[in-house]
Amino acid sequence: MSGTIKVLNVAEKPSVAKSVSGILSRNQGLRVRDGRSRYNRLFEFNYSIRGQPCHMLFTSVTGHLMELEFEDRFRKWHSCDPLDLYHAPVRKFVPEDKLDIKRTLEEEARRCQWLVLWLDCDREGENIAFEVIDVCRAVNRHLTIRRARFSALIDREIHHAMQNLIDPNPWFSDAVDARQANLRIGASFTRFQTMLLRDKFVIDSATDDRNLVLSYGPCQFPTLGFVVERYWEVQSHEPEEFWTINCSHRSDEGVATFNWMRGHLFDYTCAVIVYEMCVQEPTATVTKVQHKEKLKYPPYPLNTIELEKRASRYFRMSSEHTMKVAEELYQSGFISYPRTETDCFSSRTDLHAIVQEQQEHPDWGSYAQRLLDLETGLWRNPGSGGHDDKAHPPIHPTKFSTGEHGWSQDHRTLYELVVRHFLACVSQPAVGAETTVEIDIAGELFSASGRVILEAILTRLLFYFDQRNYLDVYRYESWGGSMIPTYTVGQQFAPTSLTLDTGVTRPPSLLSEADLLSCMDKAGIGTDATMHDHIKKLLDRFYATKDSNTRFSPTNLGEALVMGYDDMGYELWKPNLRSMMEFDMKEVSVGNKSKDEVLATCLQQMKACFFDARLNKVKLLEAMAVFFERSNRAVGGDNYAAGEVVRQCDLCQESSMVLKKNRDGNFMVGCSGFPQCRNAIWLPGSILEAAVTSNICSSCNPGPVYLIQFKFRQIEIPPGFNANHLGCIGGCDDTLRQLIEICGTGSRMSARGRGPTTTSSNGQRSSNRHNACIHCQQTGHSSNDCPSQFSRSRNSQSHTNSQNGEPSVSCSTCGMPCVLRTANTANNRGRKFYSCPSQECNFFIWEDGVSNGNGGRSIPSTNRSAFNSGRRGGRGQSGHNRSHTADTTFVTATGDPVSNRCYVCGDPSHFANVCPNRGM
DNA sequence: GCAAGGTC
Repeated sequence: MSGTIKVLNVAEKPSVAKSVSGILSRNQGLRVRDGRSRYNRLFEFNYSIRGQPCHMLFTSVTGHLMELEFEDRFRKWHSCDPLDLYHAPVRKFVPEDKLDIKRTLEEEARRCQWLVLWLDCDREGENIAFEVIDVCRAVNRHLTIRRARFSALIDREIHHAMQNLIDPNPWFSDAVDARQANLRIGASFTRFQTMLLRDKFVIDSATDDRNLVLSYGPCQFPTLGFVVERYWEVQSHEPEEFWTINCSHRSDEGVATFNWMRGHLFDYTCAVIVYEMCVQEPTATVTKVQHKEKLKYPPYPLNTIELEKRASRYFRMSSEHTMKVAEELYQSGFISYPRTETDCFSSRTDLHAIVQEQQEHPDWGSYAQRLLDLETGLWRNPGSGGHDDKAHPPIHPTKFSTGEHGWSQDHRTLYELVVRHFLACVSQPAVGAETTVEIDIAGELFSASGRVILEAILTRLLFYFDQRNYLDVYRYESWGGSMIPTYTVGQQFAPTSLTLDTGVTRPPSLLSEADLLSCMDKAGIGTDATMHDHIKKLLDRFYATKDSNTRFSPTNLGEALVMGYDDMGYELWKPNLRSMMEFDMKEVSVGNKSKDEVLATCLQQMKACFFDARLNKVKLLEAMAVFFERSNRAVGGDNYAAGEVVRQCDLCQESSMVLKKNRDGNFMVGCSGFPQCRNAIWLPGSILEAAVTSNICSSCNPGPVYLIQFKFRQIEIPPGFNANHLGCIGGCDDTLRQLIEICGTGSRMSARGRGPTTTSSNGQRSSNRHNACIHCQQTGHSSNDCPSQFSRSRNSQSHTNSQNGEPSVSCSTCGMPCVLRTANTANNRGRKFYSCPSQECNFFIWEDGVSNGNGGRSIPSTNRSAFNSGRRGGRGQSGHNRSHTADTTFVTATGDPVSNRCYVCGDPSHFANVCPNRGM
């Protein structure tokens, strides 16, 4: 065909490709063939765009064509520090199950001159459009690329869109790309909290704790937050007793219950006084009778959230199940597209035709007929809920059915809801007459409301009042209220009962599924298509449970996580983060901000937040400890999770240098890129505690280099050094350098649990790991090096300072002042001793031993690591075994790389910090 | 093994 151009058209889903092809071709000469993907068929027809003859190929994708993932090096949980995920490279790729669609697009794009994008006209649709563009342009660089803008699948709109093609909008697409922050935030927090907590506690859940994933996400966590917050409100509610006066009156016409217009009083004495007044003068006088018309309006047209809420409320169906059933009804053509925000019908929708289809139904057919009969006056154009996603109409029936073979009860129930809801929408509101009666008893006012049977009103106003209208078809709702007898102003009667009743204030209810959906909708958490997924995720992750009444409670796990972050002072479990992101995405979509700018700001903030949360991880641990027993499972490989970033690695320039504590309690700062990068700084073995702070060193470059708060074992550092030290590993810190030189470092050998290895100057190693010390019975050091002896010989003065004649004794392990206690054992009853108040240290020393100058010692303990691990690397005993460090690049405390030999004496068997020749 | 968002 000369002069004919080939146009490839792509829709977001197969149904749209089919509809648009049908409309454009007017079903003339429409040919259908299969593509490589079984769901996405191809339609072919001829069409003319502004006089240009075109051969049209129409196919579809199924939502997003591409997914986002980290590059290989960052995908494994232990491959990097989670903090690295804030800047780790990510890639977009077409997953396995979408490759068939991609191949079809490539094949067809090669043969075409034009590409016309018919994706949904929202931000996601625009983003998918650019995914399609990427795939097609890669195989055909000369494609002319255009966008069709349409908001409904009706002839006029579709032809108009085809004749008025526009350019794709990169801002819309960019706004969606900015969402990659979710992956980074989600993955970093998920890895962090999973690796931090999973193995440390016995988390009682239906799954094996070892496989548990404690996920975090900007949507799922605030959803959990709503559940926990309400639960806390319920928990913290303190019932308060109140008193109220109730009055009832029975007549021939029935019973009226009058409520005290004061409501209730919390003061019993006051209530009794008022009640006594009423009882003493109990005649009731009617002071006011008011008849009012009351309208009850039908609901707005149905969108996804309303469908989910109503199915939950009326049938206790979960939102996730509702969407599954709705999807099936949609797939088989009985209802319209179920994922829509729209709750108003377009003026172009033929509402009558939809009603007509339902006329034959045995249950609601007669109502449909009444609606179409203009004389009944039942018809009313539907109201608007004010939402329009410009892509889909409200959910409505698209095909008549009295129930199909293969439908479950839930299919019937949901189809019925969609039909009845639609019929209700196009109906008049229910109209009723409500009467309010007020009475006076001894000066106190009471009132009753309800509908009255009043001859005169019935005769005069029957035409207007008490018409059920839409309630006749919408059987899920009713009028409520009761009938009350007729009263006239001035009438007097004696109450049938007049009682002083007590009650207590009640807490709010736990959130129902409908409540939860409302909270999410209001806060902008998730979309109509994903909200049910976030709710389901809470259940799948064992963060929350749902009772038979569809009420949600947090599990211990869910509550502990929220509590942990709450204790940190972060609102990570509140919807603010998501709202901020949504705001920024809007800014990108209108061109006020660039994607890169928004991403950079968001990630910078969240990275700082993550960094801070990790510094405060103890809050999470404490919160977990409230609910769960500590686990004795070996904690393996979570050092990265618990590790804290000190600076960027200056060796590989890619990963972070992280403060780590090995199983023996020794600290080091190592590259998170290990084993690819082996940059490491070994810290003094005398460190009891170390934590990275948010303070940044003002002199070390390249920055930032975060300062570390060290706490040394006083006993293991020379006099004149402070046990508490805010240090820098960037090279500026002389104190730290001196301590490393004097005390040595935590050895790698001991980190592997082999016990300390000493390296002599001639390079021969000797191990003392099997020999128990004669002083303290501990292994890990020789008797000559026993810290208890060390303590006595060197620190007796500084640790037993006399104050006011009373000796003060410090713990040899942690340095804290000891408490004087009295022994009560058979051998030593009445004998005084000092012991460390910390339960971590088992240090004790007899009082008479102090005055004798005898050093303290720790009580031998098999499960306490403070003693064993604390000593192993201490005081320059340990060295580095060459055979294990040949592939390791060491750096000194200054951060400078060290060659694999001692720079003092040149001996390759040890490093300068343990050099026996130092100072010679 | 991590998110949220499309859709089948």
